[in-house]
Amino acid sequence: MDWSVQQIAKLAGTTSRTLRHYDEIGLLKPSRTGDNGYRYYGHAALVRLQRILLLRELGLGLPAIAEVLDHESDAEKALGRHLEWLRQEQDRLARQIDSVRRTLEAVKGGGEIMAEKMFDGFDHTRYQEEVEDRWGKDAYAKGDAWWRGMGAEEKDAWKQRSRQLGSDWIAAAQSGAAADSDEAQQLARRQVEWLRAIPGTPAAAHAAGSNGDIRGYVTGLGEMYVADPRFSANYGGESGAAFVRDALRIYAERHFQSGR
Amino acid sequence: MDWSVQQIAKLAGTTSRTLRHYDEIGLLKPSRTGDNGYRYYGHAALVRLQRILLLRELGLGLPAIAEVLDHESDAEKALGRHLEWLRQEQDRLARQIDSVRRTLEAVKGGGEIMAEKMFDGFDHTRYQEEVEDRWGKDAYAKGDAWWRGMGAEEKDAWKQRSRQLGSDWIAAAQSGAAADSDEAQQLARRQVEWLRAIPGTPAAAHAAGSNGDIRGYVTGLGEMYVADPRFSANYGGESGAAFVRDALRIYAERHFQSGR
DNA sequence: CTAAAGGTTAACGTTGCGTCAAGGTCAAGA
DNA sequence: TCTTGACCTTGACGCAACGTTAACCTTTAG
Repeated sequence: MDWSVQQIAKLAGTTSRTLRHYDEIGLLKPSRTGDNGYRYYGHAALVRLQRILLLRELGLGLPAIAEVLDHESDAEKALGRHLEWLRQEQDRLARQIDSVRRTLEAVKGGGEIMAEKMFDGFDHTRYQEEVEDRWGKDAYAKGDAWWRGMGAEEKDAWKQRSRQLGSDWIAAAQSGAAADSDEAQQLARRQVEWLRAIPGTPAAAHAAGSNGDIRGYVTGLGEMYVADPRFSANYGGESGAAFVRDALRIYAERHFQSGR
Repeated sequence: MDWSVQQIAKLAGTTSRTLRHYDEIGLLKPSRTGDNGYRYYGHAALVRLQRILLLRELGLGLPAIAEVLDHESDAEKALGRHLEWLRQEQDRLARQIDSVRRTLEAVKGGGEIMAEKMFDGFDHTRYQEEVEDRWGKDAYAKGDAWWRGMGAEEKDAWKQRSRQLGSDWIAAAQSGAAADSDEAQQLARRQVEWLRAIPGTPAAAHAAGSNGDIRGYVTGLGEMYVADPRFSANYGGESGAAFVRDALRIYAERHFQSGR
C-alpha cells in the first residue's frame, strides 16, 4: 500500500518537486526506494508530510520544522519563538505601511518624491540605521514610538516648531553671523532643547539626569547635517550647513562635559 | 568634490557592497570612474542613492525602485500598488499568527501536533490549495473570513455539529448500510446542508439561488474524502470513506442538475 | 509496438546583498 | 625606498524553498 511521488503529492496537496527537495535535504525520506530509483511513500511518510506542510503553512522554516518533528518536545518552544517572530514582523509591516501611506500622500500633494526634509518633523525613517549604529538600537525605536503615538495636531505643532527652527537657522546663516555669535548660540540652545523633546535620544536622557554622551551626540548630529546634501541644499549650501555644525559644536563644548 | 565608495556608503548609511551591486544591476552608476577602476560618486548620485534607500525602506523591490526613479510620473501608481500588496501581506500575517496561536494552544493542551482532523470545524487550512484550484480563488477567502469572524461559542457549536455529523457517518458505515439507503441519503442531505452554511462554497451559492456546479462540488468533495487517508482512518478505513463518497454522489445525482 | 504518462538526476533562476578570495592602488612612516 | 595598512577592484559562492527546463529511463494503456 505505498504511493508514488505524484500520488502522495496530490494526497497532501503539494508537488513532486517539493518531495524530492525534502528528500534531498533529509527532511522526508521515502519509505522505500524501488530498483528503478522510484520513490515510494507509506502511511508514516504521509503523516509526516502532512505535519510538515501544516507547520510550513504556519510560516516555519524547513530546519525548524525538522527540529520540531524530530524532537517532539521542542514543539511548544519552537512555536512560541515563531509566534514572537511573527508578531515582530507584523509590527514592522504596520510601520512600513504607515510610512508608505504618508509618502504616498506627500507625493499626491507635493509632487516631489523626497519632499520630507530633515527638519520636517524629524525624518526618523531616514536616519534609522545611523541612529541605531551610533546611539543604540532602542533609541530609534523609542523615538519612533513617540512620533507614532502623537495625534495629528501634536504632529502639526511639532512640525511647525521644527520649521521655525529651521528657517531661523537659515536666516542666521545668510546674515553672515559667526558660529560663536550670540545669535548662533541661541539657536544652538533651541536646537538642543528641541532634541531633548525626542525620547530615546541622548539629549532626552541627559535632560532626565542621566549622563549619556550628549556632547558627542550634538556634535555628531552637526556633522551629519553637513554630510547630508539635502540639508545643505535647504540651508544655504555647504556654508550654511557648516555654520550650523560649527555652532552646535561650539555650544556642546561650552555646555557639556566631554562625554560618558 | 566627489566621494569614494566607502565615503558615500557612510554618508548614505549603507555599504560599499551594496553600491557595487547597484552599479552591477544598473540601478545607480558612479558619476565617474577613475583610470584605476575606482568608482567616484557626485552630488546627483548621492541624491539618487538616498531616494533609492528611502524607497527600499518602504519595502519596494529594486526593479520597482528603478521604475519609479526613471519614470517619475509612475511614483504614485507604484506606491499605491505597493501599499495594496503590503496590506495583503499584513492580512496573511494576521491569519498566520492566529493559526499559530491556536496550534500552540492545542499543543499545550492536548499534546499531539496534528490533533485537528477533517471534521473538526472544517479544517480550512488543509484544503486551501485544493479548494482554490477547483472552485475559484475567493471561495477559500470567503470561507476563511467566515470562520475567523465567528465567536468562540459559535465555533464550538459548529464543531459540535460537525462532529455529530461525522460520528453519524461512522455509525452508518459500520452498520453496513448501503450508500443508497434512506439512512445514508439522510446523512448526505445533512452533509449538503452543512456545506451550504459555509459561505464561498458552491453549495452556499446554490442555496442562494445561483447555479454553480454544486453537483460536481458535492461529488468531488466525496472523492477528496476517499483520497485523504486521514479521513479514511477516522471513518472506518477506505470502505467507510467510499461509503460516504458513494452516498454523496448518489445524493448529488438525484437532487442536482448536472452542473453549470 | 508505440505513445503517453510519470519517474530520475542535474543544474540554473529567483532576491539582495554578505562574505571570503586573490590581487591592484595609494598615502604615509621607517 | 621599502613596507605597511587602508581601500579599491573583479569574481564567485551562499542563502530559502522550491519552479522550471533539459535530457533521459520506465511503466502503463491502447
